[in-house]
Parts: sequence; C-alpha cells; structure tokens
Amino acid sequence: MFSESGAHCQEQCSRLCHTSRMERKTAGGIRARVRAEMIDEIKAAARRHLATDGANLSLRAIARELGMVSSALYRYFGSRDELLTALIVDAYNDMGEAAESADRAITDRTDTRARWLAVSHALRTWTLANPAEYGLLYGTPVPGYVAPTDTLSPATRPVRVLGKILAEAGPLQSLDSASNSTLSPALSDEIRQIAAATAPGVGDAAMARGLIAWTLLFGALSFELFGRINNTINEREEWFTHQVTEMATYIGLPR
Amino acid sequence: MFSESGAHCQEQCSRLCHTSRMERKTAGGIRARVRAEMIDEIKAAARRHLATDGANLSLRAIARELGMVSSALYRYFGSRDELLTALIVDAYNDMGEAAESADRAITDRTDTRARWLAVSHALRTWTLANPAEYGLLYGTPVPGYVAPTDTLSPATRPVRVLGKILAEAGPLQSLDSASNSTLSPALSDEIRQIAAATAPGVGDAAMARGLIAWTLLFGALSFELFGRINNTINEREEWFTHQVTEMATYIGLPR
DNA sequence: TGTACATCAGTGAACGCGCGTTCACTGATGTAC
DNA sequence: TGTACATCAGTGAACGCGCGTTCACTGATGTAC
Repeated sequence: MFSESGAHCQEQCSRLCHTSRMERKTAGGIRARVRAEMIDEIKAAARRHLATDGANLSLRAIARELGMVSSALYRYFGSRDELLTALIVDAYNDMGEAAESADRAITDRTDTRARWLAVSHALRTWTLANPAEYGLLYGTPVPGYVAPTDTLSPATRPVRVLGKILAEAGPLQSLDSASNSTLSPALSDEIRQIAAATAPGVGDAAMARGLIAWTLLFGALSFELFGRINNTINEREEWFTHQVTEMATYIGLPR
Repeated sequence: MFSESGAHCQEQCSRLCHTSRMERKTAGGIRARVRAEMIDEIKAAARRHLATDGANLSLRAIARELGMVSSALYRYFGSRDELLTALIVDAYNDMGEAAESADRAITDRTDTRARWLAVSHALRTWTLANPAEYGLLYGTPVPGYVAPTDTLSPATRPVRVLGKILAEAGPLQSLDSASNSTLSPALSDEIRQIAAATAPGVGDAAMARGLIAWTLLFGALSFELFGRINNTINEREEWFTHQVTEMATYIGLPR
C-alpha cells in the first residue's frame, strides 16, 4: 500500500478490458467507443449493487439491471473477480484523484497544514459518498478474492499525496521531542523505503509520524463509516476535524 | 460503542438461546446441559467457517460439519441472524475479557502506561488469533444484518478497559499543551457523556485524547489484519508497539 | 463501389451447485400422577 | 414402581430462490480485396 509505485497503465487496461490488438489499431472506431461505454455502464451498475449488497457482487443481478443476459457480461470481463479488480482499481484512482485535487486547490503551497487538512477532508467526503467502495478498499477482505498485482500501484496513489506534503514541508520537528522513541534498524529501514517510494527526502522519524497520522485518518473513517460511533458522536465532521488537526500538530506541520 | 453500559444478561441469553421456562427450573438437568453443549458446538463450528468464508455464514455448511441436517439448527437458533448475533456478542466478550485480564496482570496499578501497552498488545494478540471475529466486529458491516440491541452492551466492554485506565490515571496533561484546540459545546458534551459511561471522572480533553488513541489502535489493527501493510512493513509487532507508545505519550500517560 | 469473410455483441438453455426456512413426522427422554 | 402424557432433538423432503460459468448459436457490424 505504501510502496510499489511503478507500473504500466496500458498493460493493465488491456488486460482488464479484454482489448484486442485490432481495436487498438482502429482508435476512434465506433465499436471501440461503444465497447468502452458498455464497460463503463457495467461498472456503474456494479457500483450501484456494491452499495446494497456489499462485496457479494452478483453478475446476474448486474446483467438483469442492464437488461441483458448474464453470459453477455463475459464479453467484457473474464470473470467476476476481474470485474471486482476493475472496480477496485477505479476506486483507488478515484479516491486518489479526489485527494490530489484537494491538495492542488490550496494555493499557498507552503501551508502544508492546510494541505493536510484539505486532503483529509477530501478523503472523508469521498468515503461518505462512496461507502461501498471504501469498504472494498479498506474493509474486510472479500473472502476468496486475491488482489492481482494490477491493484498495487493504484493502491499507493492516495498515500502518495500525503508523501508529497511531507516532502514539501521541509524538515519537520515534532513539538513533543520527548516522544522520540528509537526504532530498530530493521524497522527504520522499512520506513525509509516507504519514504523513498512516497515521500522522497523525508527522514524515517517524520515518515513514521506521517504513517501514524495516516493510520489514524483511516481508523477514524472506518469507525465513522462502519457505525462504531453511532449513537455516540453526532458532531462527526467536527470530531473528524479535531482528530486530523491533532495529527497535523503531531506530525509537526507548522501552524 | 462507547456508551450504553447497562443491560440484562439473563434476558439476552434467554432470547438468544431459546431457553424455555421449564429448563430454567430444572437447573442441572441433563437436557439443559446437553443443550448448552450443543449450542457451544454450533458456535464453534460457525466460528471455524467464519475464518474461511467471512461473514457469509452458511447454516447448511455448519450443519454438514456437525453431521446433522440443516433444519436441526433451528432447535437452537431461530435464524441465521440470531446465530450471527450470538457470535458477535461472544466475540465482544472474548475480546473484552482478553483486554481486562491483560490490564489485571499489571501489578503496579499506578503504572497506567504499562497498563495501556499491555491492553493494546492483548487486543492485537486477540485480533491476530481471531481475525474473522475481528472483521465481524470492526470490519465492513454484514450486508442486510442489523445488530440488535443485545450487542450494544458487550460492544462497549473493550473500550471500558481504556476508560478505567484513564480514570485511574488521575489528571492528565498532554506534553504538548499547544495543541489544545477548543471543541464546540455540542461535541465536548458528547465526549463528556462518553466519559460518564466509560471513564467516570475523566475530563473531555483527556477523554478526547483517549478516543483518538483508541481510534489509532483499531486503525493499526485493521491495517495490519486487512493486509494494508503487506510487503511494506514486516516488523509488525515493533511497529505496533511504536504506534501505541506514541499514543501513550500523546494521551499524557506518565513515563 | 461491391462482395466475401472475419469478428464482434448478445441470446437462451443448460450444468451443477449453493442457500434459508418450513413442515409433518419419528423416537427418545423427561415429568406427573 | 409403573404408566400416560408432554416435551424435546433430529430427520428428510420440499419450496423457491440464488449463483458463476460454459456453449452452440444468431445477427449485426466492420474489414479486405
């Protein structure tokens, strides 16, 4: 999730969408366009079913909604798992894109605290708008489904936004210098590798803080989305804001 | 999850286990004992299936494993959801018991930091030993299943262990006094209510810190269990220790 | 420009399997007189 | 202590539904000569 950045999008797409050599040559061919639209419609219907049935995605139900026969779906996806993979890749990219554009929207690029808060809120907004997709990415793994390597690169996209902010924040020092516990060489090495992949130039101590903030962020999202704070905290937005603000301070982002 | 402490165990049990008036009178009757054992066996088999199939719990598969016919299960549980509820209640209690006994094992009751760390590790150990149950409690909600009120009280059991530690820690002051952002009256009121239910005597600021630590703890568990740190962090135990140690300092537990 | 052929999307039936739940029933075990 | 009766666990068949995937097939659309 935190590393493994490089991959080849075209290859992924061709594999996931069953694109043949022929179609790629006749770019702009009607068939290719219709086919792409059909794929989008299938995925849209699948997303709608995710919302109600969770990860128990039913090809027959999707086909029914599209007014076609279930076997027709096999023209577009080789199996149910392949469709699931496509949905997962899309969700990672969609979420990542939401985070990136929230970061981009902060004009003062040196205000890394504002950028962190904006990205946090964008992730929350995306999560509340796409609860089923969030569950697919960060909830209980789908039994029997093993994520293919195609998902590795998109999975790192959201966290790379955090990495960029950390990298552009310059040297960070936590206000609470007393809490600097020492990490073993093995662990700090792993954290340095994460930094190399997502936040070039960031030291292991700052990266560790960033990862903790990241972990809290998703812990908070899961608690809220999965109903763990129901009937307890109703001021959800403010509570979320408070949590990520505390994390901004913990990371050491300047006020 | 954080409040709603009082409930009536006997009522729950009688409802969940279909115990009739007759059986309760003849305490120690052979039938009652055999029946209780049978219920345990069913739940044990169900737990075994949870591990492989996730929350897609199949009554027929359970019956098959027990060498009986699926309709026989209806002597013990009124429906699939009722069995699920029993498993959830058991899991909360099991996890809570693990946390409580880890806390009890710290002889120096004033060493609240050691108690927090012990409880954290106990929760992680339990989670790794019971991944399916953890997913049931803190993962994606089971589609179509609505938790009955029976689960409310057991659900608070783990967090009450944290509350007890906070309450017995006395007045807590974060090392980083600068991060004391102000909360709205509405939110701090809600947090005070959580404190009243789980950590009597603890102020809203300290309770808020405790809840953030709690959120990070479960965020870390979910990340580890759901595979979000696969191929990235292999020093998992140390990384977990580091995170909860940081949280101990954040809460303000004395060193 | 017209024709022959290949490629495509989609159909409909089928295979082989799964599931929760209900219902009438059989024996066995316990209870009350 | 013995008998009549009520209660229980468990059976086996059935209802009505779901599912992923395969396969031979029909028309339509595009391509190459």
